[in-house]
Amino acid sequence: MLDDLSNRLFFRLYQAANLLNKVGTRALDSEQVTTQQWSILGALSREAVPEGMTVSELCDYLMVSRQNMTGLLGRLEERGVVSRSVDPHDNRSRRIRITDKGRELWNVITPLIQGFYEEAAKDLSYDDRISCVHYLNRLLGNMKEMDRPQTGNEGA
Amino acid sequence: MLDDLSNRLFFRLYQAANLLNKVGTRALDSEQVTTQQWSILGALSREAVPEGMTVSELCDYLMVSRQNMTGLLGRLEERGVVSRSVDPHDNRSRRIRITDKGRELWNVITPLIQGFYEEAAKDLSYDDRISCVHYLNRLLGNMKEMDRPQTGNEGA
DNA sequence: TAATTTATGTCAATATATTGATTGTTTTTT
DNA sequence: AAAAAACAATCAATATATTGACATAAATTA
Repeated sequence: MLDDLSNRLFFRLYQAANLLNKVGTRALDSEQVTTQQWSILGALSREAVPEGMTVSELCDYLMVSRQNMTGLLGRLEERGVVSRSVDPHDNRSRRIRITDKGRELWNVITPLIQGFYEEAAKDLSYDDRISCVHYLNRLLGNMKEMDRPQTGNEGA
Repeated sequence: MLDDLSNRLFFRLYQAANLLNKVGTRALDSEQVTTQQWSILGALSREAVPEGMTVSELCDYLMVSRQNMTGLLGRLEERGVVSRSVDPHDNRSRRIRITDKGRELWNVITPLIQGFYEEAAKDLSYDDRISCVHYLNRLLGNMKEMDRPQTGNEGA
């Protein structure tokens, strides 16, 4: 028998995830940008990374697989909003940067994203949001531990 | 400029969603069942629906599109764990039921799911879980409203 | 230095998820 | 009853996401 409360918790998380992608992507429909693409542009447009990021760094940051990132970056590069170049310090790595065109796009979608945030979290106070982030962090931390066997890192 | 707290909130939700699918599916790797498939089996195995559910009912319940559900059900039917039959009251509808084989599978994966729940939410108290569900419900409700234009239901 | 291991990224195959278009079936309108 | 509208499910095309297999480059070991 399944614990009802836990089941509801993860079921809600599952549903919220589905809706976030659906409604979020629709909010940026006019610019043909998905939530995944916006998360990448957001990561690359940060002042903390003026030299861009490697594929691996992006994967760690956004918690998606390298293989998935390859495809996402391919579509974004084809569109001309990010660029790939070999890292001068490590020929294995590729430095991913946001282009001028990408920065223009980011400036266009930022207010749309902000509007989505405000509507989707409209009845959550500042403290509510803090609490919610806190709970998600705990779930996230636990699942991250489960992602790799914590006894050593070379796996079974 | 994006509101930092809101951005973190939805970013965490986005990451938690990614990890839920990844780690959850891995927890049921031995039975080759994904989180999506387990959500369908869970819905169909409830005592509240002894006659199964229609595709549309499943979509409303799990908040995914009909087109997606068609594919999911196709794979589950091929595997023999659910059955499709024409609804006697409405020839347009299909009644989806869990089969005996599906129920066996459900009994096998239930403890695995329970184990996943316990580990992923291990440091959340009963009250924590209640609060977390509450916040997710609010976000979910808002996004559901955004999903369809709330001024009437025939859309633009 | 040479061989092994590790790290980085990509390609291929499969499952999930969306929107748009299509086929039947039922309901509503006339 | 006939025509029009709405509804249920599926098919096709595309984006996302995973694991597994692979090629190349760097770091480690011998």
